Amino acid sequence: MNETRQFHLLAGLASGQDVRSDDAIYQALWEAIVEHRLSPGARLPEDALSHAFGVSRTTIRRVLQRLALEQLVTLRPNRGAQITSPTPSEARDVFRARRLLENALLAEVLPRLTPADLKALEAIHQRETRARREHAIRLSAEFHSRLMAMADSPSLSEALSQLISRTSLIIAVYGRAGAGCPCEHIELIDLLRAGELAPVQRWMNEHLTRIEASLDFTASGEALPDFEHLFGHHREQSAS
Amino acid sequence: MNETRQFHLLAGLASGQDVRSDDAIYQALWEAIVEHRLSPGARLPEDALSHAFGVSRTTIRRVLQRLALEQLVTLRPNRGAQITSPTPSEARDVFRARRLLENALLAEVLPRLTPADLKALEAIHQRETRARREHAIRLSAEFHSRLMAMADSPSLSEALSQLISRTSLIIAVYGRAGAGCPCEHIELIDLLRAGELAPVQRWMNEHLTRIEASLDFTASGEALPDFEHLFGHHREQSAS
DNA sequence: GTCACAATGACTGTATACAATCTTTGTGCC
DNA sequence: GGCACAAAGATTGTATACAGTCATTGTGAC
Repeated sequence: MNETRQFHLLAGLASGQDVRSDDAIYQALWEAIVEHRLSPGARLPEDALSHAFGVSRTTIRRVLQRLALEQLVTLRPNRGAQITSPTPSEARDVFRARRLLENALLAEVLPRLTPADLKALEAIHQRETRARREHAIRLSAEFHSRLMAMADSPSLSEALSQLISRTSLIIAVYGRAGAGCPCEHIELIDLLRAGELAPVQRWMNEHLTRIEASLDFTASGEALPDFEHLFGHHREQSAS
Repeated sequence: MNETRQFHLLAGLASGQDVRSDDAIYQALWEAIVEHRLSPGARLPEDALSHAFGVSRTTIRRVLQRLALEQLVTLRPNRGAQITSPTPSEARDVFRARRLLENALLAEVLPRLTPADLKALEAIHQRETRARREHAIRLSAEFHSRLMAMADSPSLSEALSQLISRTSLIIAVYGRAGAGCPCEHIELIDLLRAGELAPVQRWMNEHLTRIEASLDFTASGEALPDFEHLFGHHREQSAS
């Protein structure tokens, strides 16, 4: 537990580089990002964070670097950190990578799946359906992570967990309102129980493709709000 | 080029979190690790490194954290950094993950492969056969990375590059002298040129399995040199 | 009114100082 | 001689200071 290789939070067995307060801060930021309480493009000034968490900039900096390595945060020299705003091509890459990885992992998961595993997935699904929107997003991520962790391959679980977190960012930027359907996962649980690989893989492919298809890449990922569009009518009022 | 998401060195397109001196230091350490000039278990005191590179501990610390996130370095609280010494189960995990990932990626690589790509692979192979042992190790890593980068999936290339670097650590700990056979890759190039997926995948599976099979996990990965065994005879001499 | 340019302020980049912790070495007792 | 305990040294953990850079705002000329 106090061992010290770095693991991703979703990958379970979490243990940051130290057991110090880094992890708490990392987790707080991670959840805020994944639950869309911090939107892509949002700036993360070190001073503000260090004050908020009651630690020095040194510690904040370390956490930000970790988030940057996981592509959740973007660091630009002399311009600080902000929540990553994935480009359309990055978004497509993440979905393609997920389809590849999750399909490959399902073949490993299925033979290892125990009744207890299925129970755990059902429990997450239960919470998922009950939770409010923000938490549902995080729980959906947790569902996929836990499922794939059952392949018992820490290194691939870690890689996939990062892709799953990034998916949350992608949805924050390009997702449309009526997109998320948290109730879908129950179908997968039934297919897993049946134990046939091909249908499970087909379902997963379609599941991910469906989410990707629901995205709207025409939205320009502007950093600044479009004041011209928001307050343009004030000009008319003043002019008249 | 001055954009700022974090990428792994092998994954190409390298651009550290900044374009500052971090990258040079990171690369120097990375190469020293992959080329076995720094052995697993070797300690990496911040003071010594900061002096060697002519920067402050702050910078060294950042680089070490990055290496730790990639599992090349292990950080233990209050006990500093050392080159990661993979456990046997971690080693097996890395090989399993590589088989899975590389097989999945080959299916993406093959249809995209251009004559120029094949030329690039041949060039690496040429250097591989000519190079001395240390460089051959790095070039072998580069060969796999470059090949898999042709799948045109940055996120998966990144994940795989980390697995490939870790493989180098595993070989450093558990590899036996007459194991590496750098000339094998030419076979793969021929198969790639033929363009049939199944034989390529079978070859890759066997290639990785062969390397894994050549490892000797009975060796105890001791941190300290075994002085008892090295200098035990001195005791006898003194006693007599 | 628009543009170019300068000044201001906010923030990051790096180094350094001090406190905390661990490892090693040294001492005394059994 | 072996063990427990204490002191010294070395190394890391954290905070802070100062310099450097960028973004913004303000001023003036055209």
